[in-house]
Amino acid sequence: MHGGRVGRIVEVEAYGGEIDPASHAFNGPTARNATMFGPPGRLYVYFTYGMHHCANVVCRPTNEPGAVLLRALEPLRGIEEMAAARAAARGRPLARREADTRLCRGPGNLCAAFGLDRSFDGTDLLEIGVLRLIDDGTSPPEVPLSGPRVGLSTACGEAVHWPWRFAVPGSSSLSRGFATPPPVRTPRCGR
DNA sequence: TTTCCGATGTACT
DNA sequence: GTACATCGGAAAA
Repeated sequence: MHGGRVGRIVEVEAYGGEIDPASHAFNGPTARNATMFGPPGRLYVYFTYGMHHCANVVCRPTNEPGAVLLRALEPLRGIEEMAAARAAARGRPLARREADTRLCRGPGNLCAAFGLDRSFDGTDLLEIGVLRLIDDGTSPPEVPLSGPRVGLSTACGEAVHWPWRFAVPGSSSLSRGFATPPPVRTPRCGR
């Protein structure tokens, strides 16, 4: 929870440590990825492509790097704030259809909607603060959508194919590839 | 509709 | 210098 903004996690990707060539932790600790080597329950935020932030939840014990990239949230509360933050990050208004379910679709958009940047790196998500991760009792899907992770370079070798991307089937807020296309408008003549 | 490509800062070779 | 856990507008079809 942050600034009145609330969203349900509906899509993630898993990143490991020494065993995962796609992980920032693969080559050992640096100033940038230090949070990944710390205790679990903290937020690892990094900056990429010169303009986007991505947020992860560290989920392995100290010195055993492993994190889950937050790829999409279903907005629940604070929609207006999310839209305003997205627009501010971009420097101009959002397109109308970007509002609502697409506000937190994709890791970069998710961070923009919540105003997450490097200053949030290391935030303890289990303590009461401006940003929290809570279990509201919603059951995870029995069989999640899964597939290869997005945007990895071929230099990652076989890891490119590992199905470490997971999502809630049918959610209207999923990102590229998993996104449910808008309802088909079937023109019916007559009737 | 799908594909392509530019923007842009930081980490790393 | 090059690559990058991305995004969205423009071009192509």
